[in-house]
Amino acid sequence: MTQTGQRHEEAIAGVRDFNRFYTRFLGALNEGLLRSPYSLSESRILYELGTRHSVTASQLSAELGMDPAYLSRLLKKLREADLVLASASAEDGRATVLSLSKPGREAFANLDRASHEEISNILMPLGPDGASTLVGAMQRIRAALDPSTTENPPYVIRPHRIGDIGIIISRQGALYAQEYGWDGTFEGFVAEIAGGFLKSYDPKREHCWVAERHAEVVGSVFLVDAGGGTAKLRMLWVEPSTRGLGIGGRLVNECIRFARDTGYERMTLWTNDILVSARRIYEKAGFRLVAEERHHSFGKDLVGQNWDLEL
Amino acid sequence: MTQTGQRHEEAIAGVRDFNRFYTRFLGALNEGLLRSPYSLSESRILYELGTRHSVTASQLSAELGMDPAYLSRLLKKLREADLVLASASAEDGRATVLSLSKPGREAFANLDRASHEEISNILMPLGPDGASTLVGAMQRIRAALDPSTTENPPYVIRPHRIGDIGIIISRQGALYAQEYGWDGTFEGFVAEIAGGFLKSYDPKREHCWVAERHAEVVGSVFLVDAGGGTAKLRMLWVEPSTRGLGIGGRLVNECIRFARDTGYERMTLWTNDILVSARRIYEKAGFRLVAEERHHSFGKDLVGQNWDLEL
DNA sequence: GTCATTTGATTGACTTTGTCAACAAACTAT
DNA sequence: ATAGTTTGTTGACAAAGTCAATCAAATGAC
Repeated sequence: MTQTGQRHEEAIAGVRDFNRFYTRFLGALNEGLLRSPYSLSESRILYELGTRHSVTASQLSAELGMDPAYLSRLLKKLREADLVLASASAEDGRATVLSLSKPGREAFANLDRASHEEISNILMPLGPDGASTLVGAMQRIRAALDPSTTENPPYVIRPHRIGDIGIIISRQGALYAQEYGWDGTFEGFVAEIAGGFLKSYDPKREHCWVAERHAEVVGSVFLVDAGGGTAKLRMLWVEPSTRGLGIGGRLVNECIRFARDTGYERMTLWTNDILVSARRIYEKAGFRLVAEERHHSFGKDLVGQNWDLEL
Repeated sequence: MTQTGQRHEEAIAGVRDFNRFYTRFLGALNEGLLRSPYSLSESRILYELGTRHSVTASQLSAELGMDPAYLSRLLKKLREADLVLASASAEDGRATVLSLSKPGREAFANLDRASHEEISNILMPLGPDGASTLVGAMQRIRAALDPSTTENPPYVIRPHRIGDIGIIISRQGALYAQEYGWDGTFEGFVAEIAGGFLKSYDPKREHCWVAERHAEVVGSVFLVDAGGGTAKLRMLWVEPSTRGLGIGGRLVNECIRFARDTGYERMTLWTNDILVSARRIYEKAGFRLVAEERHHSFGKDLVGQNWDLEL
């Protein structure tokens, strides 16, 4: 078998394994829900009605993947229990618009609270970090299996936290090795600079921003004081898998804004000519190329560039 | 609301969202399975019997979370269809040992193949990388929700590769912050040392070892030349979740062996008295405490220690 | 050894859940 | 106007699952 074939087989086994595991997990969760007086299907209906504004029976049936006949009977039962209100639709005489009555909303709130609490109890022992890795992993699964719903995936730009810097070093080292063949000294170079930054940066005049998506660090940039009213932008990096979302531009803009607010008069940065996508970001932000020089670093012959921006 | 409270709420919402999504996803998968002549429950029984060697009805009922009465009826049906064989248990006269007959194994193979193909079709469009991120995310979820299944998988000690150093920095920074409350300068300290090492280490006389488990870096140590025939062991670290496997001892032993082979006359290391588990490893390896001094670093008052070992 | 208790498997009697076909009323397209 | 859809409903069933009772074998206390 080919090596990719091998990996494919392992992936299939992994997914099947997870599916069996998660089937049991969801089963256990639903058992908790069964302590409520409503059946699973009824709960799902209540949930759907509780979170959407107005739905018709046919929409419900489509969205819950439920048989219309069965749904009709369940709705009848819920109407008789005064939990659900049905009114004829204005646009379509056949359709009935469904909504929750006051006691229905109460029932929904109870269900919602119970479910919320159940999940909360599961997350508690994981701690905040464990919980966010968990949720990040879930988002990644969803993004993989259902690309349509996550077309506009959110990311946040935030200040760095403990542990971020190492990730930034690792990813940059691996990335430039893979894309441009730079050797291990590049990772060392980044580590030394970033380490020096951490040890002695001035929070009022210097800063590191991190882009995070799905609980993963996917980009970063540093702004340091170069003296003489000049701020230096360093080590801009965006994970290739997230390119095209404008993360690089956002990071650079954060830098510029911070530099302006802090009172710097100009910004400067050093990069290499082969980093084309970074170059475009700098141009767009208003930077001008002011000097180039050849150098040999990280096992390659490179052309370094200095870019400036008057603030 | 507090900031952690906020994050907790978001995590809960994320998990609930994922659960709704995955319920639908699993439902869709099971529909594919329903094209087989067996019901979902029957399929689950066949699957369980097909993958395990011998099971009793009560074990099955416990593992599948199925009512014994219902299971009994399903088994009767499967026995009548000649798919399942039942024989009295040798140890327990009440229990019946279940297994698949020849046609039963065939039926299982068909089910298995169908499920395999279904997953394969889902993974295909993701490509090998997409598939392995997916499976990785699933494993992380499982590890978070079901820590018991963490068996005792082997680890390997190997030289560092590009990207490892950043991970080492990140994990150490996060770990010492969490366990001892050290501030961000510690991550910077580690980054600077590790970065300097990468930039200019002599591969013949200096080395970094990494412990890897589950394709994850879980420990590391550096050995550097301190001059005058002395080798310095630096930054020993083992991920707490893997403690007790002897990884720390293995790493230190690698260092000692390398130092001997390289012709160093003695080894030295610097650590802090609060790192008790590291201290035990050094003692066991033959190191002697030679000096202690108080210092203020990483936001804490600490007691530094020097340990020596004659080779 | 005996006797009460527990455990494994089964059965009868039942409820809940879900499916299928048929149908009327309302809508759409021509 | 009319043929064809769509929406919601009902009857008739089938499948899935539950609960209490039962029996036989095993276990534990004495």
